[in-house]
Amino acid sequence: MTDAARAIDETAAESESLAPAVTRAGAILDLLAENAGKAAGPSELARRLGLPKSSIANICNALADMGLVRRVGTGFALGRKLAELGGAYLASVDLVQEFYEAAQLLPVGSEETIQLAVLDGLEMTYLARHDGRQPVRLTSQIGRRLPATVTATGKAALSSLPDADLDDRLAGASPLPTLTPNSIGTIEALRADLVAVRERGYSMDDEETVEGVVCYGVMIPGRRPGEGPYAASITLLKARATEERIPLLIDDLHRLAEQLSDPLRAGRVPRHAGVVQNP
Amino acid sequence: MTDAARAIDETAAESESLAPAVTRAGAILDLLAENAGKAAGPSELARRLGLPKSSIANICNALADMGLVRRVGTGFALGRKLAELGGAYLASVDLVQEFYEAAQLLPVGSEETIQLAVLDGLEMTYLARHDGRQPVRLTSQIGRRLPATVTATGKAALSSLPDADLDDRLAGASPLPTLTPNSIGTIEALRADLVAVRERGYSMDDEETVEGVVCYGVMIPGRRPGEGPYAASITLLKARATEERIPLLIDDLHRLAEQLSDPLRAGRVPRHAGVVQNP
DNA sequence: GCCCATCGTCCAGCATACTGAACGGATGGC
DNA sequence: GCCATCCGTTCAGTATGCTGGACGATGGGC
Repeated sequence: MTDAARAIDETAAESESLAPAVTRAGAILDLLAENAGKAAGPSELARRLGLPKSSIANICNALADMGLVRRVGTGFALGRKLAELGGAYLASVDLVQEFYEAAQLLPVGSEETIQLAVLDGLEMTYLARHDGRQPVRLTSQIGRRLPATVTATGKAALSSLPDADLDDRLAGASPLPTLTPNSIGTIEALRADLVAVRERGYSMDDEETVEGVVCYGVMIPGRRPGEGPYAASITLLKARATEERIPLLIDDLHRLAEQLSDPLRAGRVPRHAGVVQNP
Repeated sequence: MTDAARAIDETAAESESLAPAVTRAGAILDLLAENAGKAAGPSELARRLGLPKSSIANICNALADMGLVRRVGTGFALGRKLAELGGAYLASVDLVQEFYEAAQLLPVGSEETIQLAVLDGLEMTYLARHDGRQPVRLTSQIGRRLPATVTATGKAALSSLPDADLDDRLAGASPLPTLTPNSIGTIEALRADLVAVRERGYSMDDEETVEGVVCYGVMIPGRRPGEGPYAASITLLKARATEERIPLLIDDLHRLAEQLSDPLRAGRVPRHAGVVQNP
């Protein structure tokens, strides 16, 4: 999204907000997060958000007093308290805690990189990551967002949506964002792939996110109404994705999904291979 | 801190803020983070913060529109975007990235739980964690804060402060918070321990944070002026802390500190044991 | 089953947070 | 070395966001 488009969006959102200063503070944090690492001064923020310079300065000072942003030189960057709040959020999501425990117990998958993400619009937000013994440092950091249409987690989550919901999300989304030459770029191709995901019982990302890396994903239903579907994935270098290993990893993913869907029952009566995703 | 005391603090802070809505929004997020997992309605938040109910509702709605809080039932809880922003903050701290790379290369320590934290007042905020193969799930989650006076990271960081700075932080801090019967509880005992840390070159937490768990810590200097001192620690069950193993872990900690203090030089000319912390 | 307490939401008036312009300082180009 | 430019900060006036009270809905307690 361009800065101009964002400015319009923010203005529109602000006109409806009953606490504009808070909405603006959020826009500032978003902007700082995009250019993370680089500090931005009040003038630059004001220009890019299309807001008065003084107001930005006042809000930034308030944010700095609370530690949500930190002063670096004369500008502002994201602050330490965001790590605290982000950690508190992740700790409040039961799925995240259970994911960490369940992932390291998987017989085969625990050696690989396993991730948990949640669908939000047409993007996946990554909430947790189990690091296997394989050094795949290419994986997403926690909190990062990636297009749902090119990731294994995203396609697993999208495949579980009712048709009407999927149509709403895809409306006006063309062309789809692509990260590699293999990325699915059209809605038609995506729909065909989602059908395959439902039949197969798991999703695939064959070098659609990063070249040389493949992922397999399964859907995990949300536990509260309104909670978007979650998904878990296993990431590995394509060279390691042998025909012997893949079925074992898929089995582990299904086991993980079952445990996270209903931890009590799955914990007492563990099942094994052949579990289907949508009975 | 009691709710009443917090309310007074917030009021005082707010009286000086030029963007009170933002300061209040931060107070709301803090409160939700303390009772993470539990949703709170506008009335409860208003009561505990000593602020008008309507204002709280307006701010919460603005926060919810941005995803910083989520509506659960009719109340509010921490939102998904906090994970996004927290991850972006952590990604912007170079030390965090280098810590992950350096920790997994330590010859002995990489098998244990290693953590990176930063001093903030008299508390340590945990920024990164390397999970070894030992299942010590007792360790702090990222973003969590613990008293500096009872943790290995905290005592390592405090030991590096100039006397005047330390005095300022300790002013009015008595009695010190304690987590176990072993926790240091008095400022005198703390000062004595910090002297020992400086002589030894590393800090110890012998069941002061969690019973049955010991930690060793070293200080890592900040890179920018005003950045509080950082510290790294190795955590392990007391049963594993044998007299043979401890020196190896201390060596690894010193190596880690050296690499993170000056990554370029340390990377080219790696040294080994016997490195002192404050040359 | 009734009632009361408590909740979340809505609305109009007032105090106040936001705005726009002016100021002093720092920076880079000529 | 000078000037022009941009920055961050300050300040007073005014539009506007905040407040307190009232409303309807909800859910325990007796």
